Amino acid sequence: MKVVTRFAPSPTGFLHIGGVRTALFNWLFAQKNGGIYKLRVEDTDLKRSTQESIKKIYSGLEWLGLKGNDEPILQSRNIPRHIEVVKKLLSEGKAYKCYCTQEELVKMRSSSRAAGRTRLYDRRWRDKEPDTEIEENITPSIRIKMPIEGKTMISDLIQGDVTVTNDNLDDFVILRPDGTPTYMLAVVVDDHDMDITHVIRGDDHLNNAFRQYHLFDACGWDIPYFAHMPLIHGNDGAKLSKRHGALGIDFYQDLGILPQAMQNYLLRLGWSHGDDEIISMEQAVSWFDLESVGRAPSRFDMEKLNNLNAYYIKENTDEFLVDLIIPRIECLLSKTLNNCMKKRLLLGMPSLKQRAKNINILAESALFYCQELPLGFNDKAAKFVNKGTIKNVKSLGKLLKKLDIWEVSELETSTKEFAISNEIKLGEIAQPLRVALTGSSVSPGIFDIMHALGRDETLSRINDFGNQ
RNA sequence: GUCCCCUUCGUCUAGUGGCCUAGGACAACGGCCUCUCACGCCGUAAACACGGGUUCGAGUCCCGUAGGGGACGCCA
Repeated sequence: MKVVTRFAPSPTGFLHIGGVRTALFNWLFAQKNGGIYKLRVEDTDLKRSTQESIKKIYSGLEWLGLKGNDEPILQSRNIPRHIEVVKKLLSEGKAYKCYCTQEELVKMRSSSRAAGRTRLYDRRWRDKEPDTEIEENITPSIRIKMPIEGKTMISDLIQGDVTVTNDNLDDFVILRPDGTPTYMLAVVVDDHDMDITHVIRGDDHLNNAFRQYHLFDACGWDIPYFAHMPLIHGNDGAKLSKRHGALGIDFYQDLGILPQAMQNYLLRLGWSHGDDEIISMEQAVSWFDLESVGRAPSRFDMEKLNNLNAYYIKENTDEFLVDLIIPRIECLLSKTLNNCMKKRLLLGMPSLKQRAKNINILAESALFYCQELPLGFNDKAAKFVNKGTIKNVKSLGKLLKKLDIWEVSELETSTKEFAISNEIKLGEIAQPLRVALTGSSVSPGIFDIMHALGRDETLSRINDFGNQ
């Protein structure tokens, strides 16, 4: 059997973390089994689906390499086919017309609920034809006949065997009075037509699986394997909502989270391979399995994502990171960077990247390499500016000016010798120098900075120290 | 309310009846390193929801209770 999985988001909002993880697991499962992963946009809710949403889904998935190889399928294109299936079901007596009004349904639901039933529709039109003129003038919806007796069991690949008594299953609507198919019908038809073998999705769909099971059956089609993965919750344990973390995936992209970090984080959220934490996509493909997906919901933890991101920042090449921060710096400084500045960034990157947990912070911490004199400084830095420190920094400058070789070790040796001969601690010259060089009291090591900045710029900055 | 699912450190998790005086990771705390901040390294604290069984033996199996989540649309 050729494995075929799919990710089927609805374009009615943003693509959030939970959706991305579902996509990731589908992709991984397909890769692992030498199968195919498909993307289907469920845009049948014409009122709520937006073009912008579709675009965001595409760009978010693309960012993480989860867009799939085939052209995405738009569910709305298949509506004629959905209707055809409904007609067939109707002609075979497996579905029927329901002439209920909205008011009737509302009443029915509240009374059923009051009576403590899960099934809310009373099947009143299951074996009935309209017999009054008023009823005949109502355009009916089409409902599917669910079995009345017995039980249904689904052998879910994550949840295990789950059984429900059929009396709890509603005869749900498959075609609206306006002739549009409902989600429940469209999913089943499309999953069949797309040859989907494994339906991997959030467990908010677990209940739907029973309904879909019988719809597949009524159509005479094979039932795919189901795998329902637990949902991701917010930091407070409640459902992921806009209030806490259910932001669009583009938010994390803008923040400067690396795709590798996001993939690794999401992979480990709900899935594990022993004690392994750092897992490349390549390894994930060979290790991934549905058996190791946990059954309990998990909470989204920004701290852990940050930690992973910091790790992958350190892993990436300096060139790659410089390319990422250039546009951000240009935006912050409202100017175009020249080659000299870009060169400083590249030289400074090894020490810069040890300190950043996301690309935005990395860009901010690199700002001083691209600023021109005079450098302003903040309150904390200002504490290191006084007559004594200015004098010290300037005399160090004179000493450094004589250096033939402008390398980290030479700079360090000279500076340390300067401290010794002036009978001060290294820190007493290092901090003021840092301020002179960066305008800040916090930065990478000063020798790395002087090296990256280059002789001329270093000496200019020292020379300018105290002139502000 | 009804149906379904879940329950190991604060968080993500390892654990498939004896290897568990419960392991790892993030976060927290302490230390080392040190020119600041980080990184790195070392260490500390921190959990089997509760109650019954089954068994020579239970985090692991069964039942119940409590708590949490999801679903109950002519939304997807």
